[in-house]
Amino acid sequence: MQSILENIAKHVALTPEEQELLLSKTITQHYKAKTVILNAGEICKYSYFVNSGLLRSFSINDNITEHVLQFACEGWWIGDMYSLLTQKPGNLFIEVIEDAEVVLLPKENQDELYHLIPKLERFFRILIENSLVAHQERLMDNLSLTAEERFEKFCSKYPTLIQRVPQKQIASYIGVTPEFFSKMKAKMLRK
Amino acid sequence: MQSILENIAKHVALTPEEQELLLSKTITQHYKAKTVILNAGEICKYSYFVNSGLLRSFSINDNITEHVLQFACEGWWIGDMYSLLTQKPGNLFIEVIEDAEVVLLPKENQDELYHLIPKLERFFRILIENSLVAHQERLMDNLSLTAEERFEKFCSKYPTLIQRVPQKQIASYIGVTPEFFSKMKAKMLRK
DNA sequence: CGCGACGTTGATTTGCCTCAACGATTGTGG
DNA sequence: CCACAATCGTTGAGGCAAATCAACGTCGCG
Repeated sequence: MQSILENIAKHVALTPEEQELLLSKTITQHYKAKTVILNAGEICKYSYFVNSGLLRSFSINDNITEHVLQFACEGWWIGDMYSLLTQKPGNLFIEVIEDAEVVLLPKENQDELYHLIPKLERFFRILIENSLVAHQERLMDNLSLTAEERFEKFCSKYPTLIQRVPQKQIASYIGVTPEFFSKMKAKMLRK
Repeated sequence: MQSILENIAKHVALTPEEQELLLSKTITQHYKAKTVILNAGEICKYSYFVNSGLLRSFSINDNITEHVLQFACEGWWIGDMYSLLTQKPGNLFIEVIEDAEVVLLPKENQDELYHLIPKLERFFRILIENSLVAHQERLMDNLSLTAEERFEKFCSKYPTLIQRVPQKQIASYIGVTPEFFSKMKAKMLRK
């Protein structure tokens, strides 16, 4: 398990006192699989860091179709960025896929920490920069690659997730229907 | 025209000395339309702020198909985030659509300024946060909306761009071929 | 003027979706 | 501990949105 302190240490070096301070501003929670920890229409009050387990964020269209924005397993951050920033109701759900231990960093504490420990402002800047690059790449992939190619890329990028995530959610992340994904997979295996 | 200082003032307050310092770290350039200021395969050395005119970033697939990632007119930032961060060759082109005045902020100066003026770290964090939210929304739109809906959203979001950008580039941003875009537009006008 | 990029339109194809039916697995209450 | 429902993945038939290919008119520009 990768702790939040180890995660932060990848980009900035905190003193023991700063580490203490940071942890004192967080809340550690345990959630069972299938728990929905954020609903669309609600205001996102926390940044979530995953200690263990697996979560996902997604939206729902026409009350039917889900679209997965992100998976987050150990060592990843997740949240509804839009709602977190604006403190307005978002349209993302966040759901637990596997029983999880999650560190919650309340937004007001995060803002406060930016002042108390400027290095954390750097840390989150870098975190978000990387996230932006990843989203830009995924956007371009959706415009230029076929479903098969996107799936192959997903496999090489997140090999561990393939066994852990229901197939229909991978299909949703890739951007195809579960039915088409099933056929596509069968076709790819035949080669 | 919105200056870089006005743009920054939207989120953080710089002293006159800090403003002076910042400007001393930038280079102002004038480019003619059709100039390619960054090629795929090159390392992106600057963040670009657009004083006037219009630019775009895009990639090319199979030596043929262009995909527009971003348009940037007065008051917008543009660059190849991936290449800028990693200082490795990127796969984005940046091209001038309309004659432009552009402020170049070299990467090493930007990193230096983060230390000299921590408020700038906050500014760029906020800038990138907003960019991330926009990219997440566009990604989800591409997964859930039809081409018509994406075009309507583009129109309401960037009304001024519609007259300024060649139609085939809007098609590319939306994620359809120029031919299909033309037919779709005609069909929408008929209503 | 003549070339090259752009936008339009039509005919055809295709990647992916929709709907529907069916086994396998899971889990839940009696 | 079983029965039943619910969810999941699979497969097939048919349909549609968008791509491809090709031809043509227009405009800006050297």
